[in-house]
Amino acid sequence: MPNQNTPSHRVTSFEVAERAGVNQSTVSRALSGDSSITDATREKVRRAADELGYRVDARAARLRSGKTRTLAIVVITKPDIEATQINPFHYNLLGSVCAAASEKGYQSLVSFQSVEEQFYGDFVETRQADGVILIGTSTNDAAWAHHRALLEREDVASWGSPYVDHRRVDSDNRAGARMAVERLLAAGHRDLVFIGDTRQTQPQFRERFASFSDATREAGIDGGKAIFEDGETRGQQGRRSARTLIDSGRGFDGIFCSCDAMAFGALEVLRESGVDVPRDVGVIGFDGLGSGAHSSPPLTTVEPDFARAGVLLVDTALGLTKSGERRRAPVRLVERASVRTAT
Amino acid sequence: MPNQNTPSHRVTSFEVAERAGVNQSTVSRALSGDSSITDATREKVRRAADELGYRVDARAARLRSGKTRTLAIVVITKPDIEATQINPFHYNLLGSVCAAASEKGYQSLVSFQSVEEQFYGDFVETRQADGVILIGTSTNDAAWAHHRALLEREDVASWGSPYVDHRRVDSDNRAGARMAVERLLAAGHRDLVFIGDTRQTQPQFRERFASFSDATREAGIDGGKAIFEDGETRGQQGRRSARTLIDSGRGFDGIFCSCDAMAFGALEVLRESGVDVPRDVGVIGFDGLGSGAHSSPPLTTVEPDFARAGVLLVDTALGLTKSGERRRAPVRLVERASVRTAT
DNA sequence: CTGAAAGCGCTTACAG
DNA sequence: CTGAAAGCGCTTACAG
Repeated sequence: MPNQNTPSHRVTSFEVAERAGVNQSTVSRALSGDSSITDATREKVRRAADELGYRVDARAARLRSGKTRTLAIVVITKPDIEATQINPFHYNLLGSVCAAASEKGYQSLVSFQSVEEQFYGDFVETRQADGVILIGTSTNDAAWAHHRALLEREDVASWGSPYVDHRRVDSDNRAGARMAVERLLAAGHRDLVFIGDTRQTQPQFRERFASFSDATREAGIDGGKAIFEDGETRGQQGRRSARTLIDSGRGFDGIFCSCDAMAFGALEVLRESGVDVPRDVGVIGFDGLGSGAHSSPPLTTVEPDFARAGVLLVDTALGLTKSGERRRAPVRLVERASVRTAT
Repeated sequence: MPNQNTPSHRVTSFEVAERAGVNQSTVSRALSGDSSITDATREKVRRAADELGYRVDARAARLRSGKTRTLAIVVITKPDIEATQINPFHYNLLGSVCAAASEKGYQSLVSFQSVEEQFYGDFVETRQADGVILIGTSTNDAAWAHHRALLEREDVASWGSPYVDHRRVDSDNRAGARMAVERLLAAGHRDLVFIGDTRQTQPQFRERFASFSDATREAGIDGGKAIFEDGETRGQQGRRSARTLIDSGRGFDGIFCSCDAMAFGALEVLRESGVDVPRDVGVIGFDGLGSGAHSSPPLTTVEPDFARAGVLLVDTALGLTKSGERRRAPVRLVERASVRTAT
């Protein structure tokens, strides 16, 4: 049972050394697992440390060793929103990154950044981390602009960045869009529409649209232009886009949404307009949000392999990836109820 | 423009001192904002630092100053689940805690812990943090058991812990349950049922049930016993509980669910059983999950003030709360569509 | 296999 | 207002 000593006094390795009858450097070696230390000595040191309630001071150890064993994770959010309004996708990614970092023996220093005063990315320079990972909404231009220089660095990885292509990690957007189109075709749908934000700054959505266009063209179908109406939230964008689509008079029986959050909004408008999903129209989203299981109807979606995404992000920030390695998390189709059974 | 010098060389405060023509201690004071330094000196030092691309080494600064300015946040999850399966409530809380910590000038060291090998709470002992905050699922007994001793400490705060009452932060469960009952009554419902996990280890759900019972009794209604069936996930528990309720033959026209995740499951079963929500039965959840906006029907729920919850957790871990202060985040009713308009 | 010494890069009394 | 010195608590060559 650890003896806590005087609570106000921090016991150092010198005191452990004294009690164990060894040199302070031996304490350090014994406790850090140095293989040159004999079992007997290590045991003696361990006991002394336990009795004194000694723990290595991580700050001192890291200063001396020059390592941090920490990864900084920056989650970019929109200004003025509550934690409940953050797209669950970013939380899922955050969880996956923390898990992957932990798996590699790294700690995660997390910060949510939305406004100027919070923008901070100098974790490596100030020796707080060995690398930084940027994730979050691609709609906060100021935040990404602030971190733009960072994105070029070898010890930085990002997801959702509107810039840079070579160090950006992402879902396999092309494969995902193709899966969606194929699933819609299999259900007998032919008039397919893409709803999503393909503005210049959104590489991932542009990739999804490009692949959607390719896949429809190959099937002898005209997928047409992407439908998108701006709005405060992805949900509102989905609602407005679906409304525009309906009002346009353009015939459609299948929708591929660039992300689940927009799909939820679209689903609402479709229902309000008396369109039966999946009978009249099939809808497929992208992101694999867990809440899609409870939407009305439950949303069929393209889900990235989050665990793999976390590993890709961590490996990239740590410089562990082979050059030329593809930074795309594989995707799979999660079948729920927004597309009718294949005919 | 910062001159990066030789990339492999880390520039120290000594070099900045030399270039600025001052003592190294003056560099430290100037850069840390010490008020005794004149503006002219500070400016001179700043310029030299910028030119050399100098940044203070946080490890050294913290070691010397004895501070960490860091809070450790432990998120307890269930073993063997993906990041997408974690209850969004915990993510929302995590985001709120990080925001509150940042607001107070603290960094957040985050770890997700689900299995034995990951259990670690010695952040203060190893001088990695000034306090620790434990949140996450209350269903991982092994994790909470491991951290049990921690929970008694002054520098530790928790949410969702099955143990200890005095330092546990939580929603104002009693007020929330009362709001739910009153809303159900206002819609004209009289046969109210509580669905939720009231087993010994879940203080928050027991509080919600106790208050539900009080409020129904005061209204001259017999709220009866809590309905609960176990299951792998909250969603499955909600499904099974709703099924049991229906099969029991007990008449009901209003349901208060102990958490949104269970309410989603219940909603599904109700729909499958041809029960119309909100016409035949009103349903209210607890937690304020954002995805409730897309459920079928959208879920009326009791939402805690997340921002306040984050502040309470941080203040508690930092010892900033006045003794005797109530650690309950205020709640409000988010009106959606699972309860009909008040009559 | 272990000891003695140096030093990581800062902050902070202590002087003046 | 600034300088000179000490020292936070470790890790790691360098010896033997």
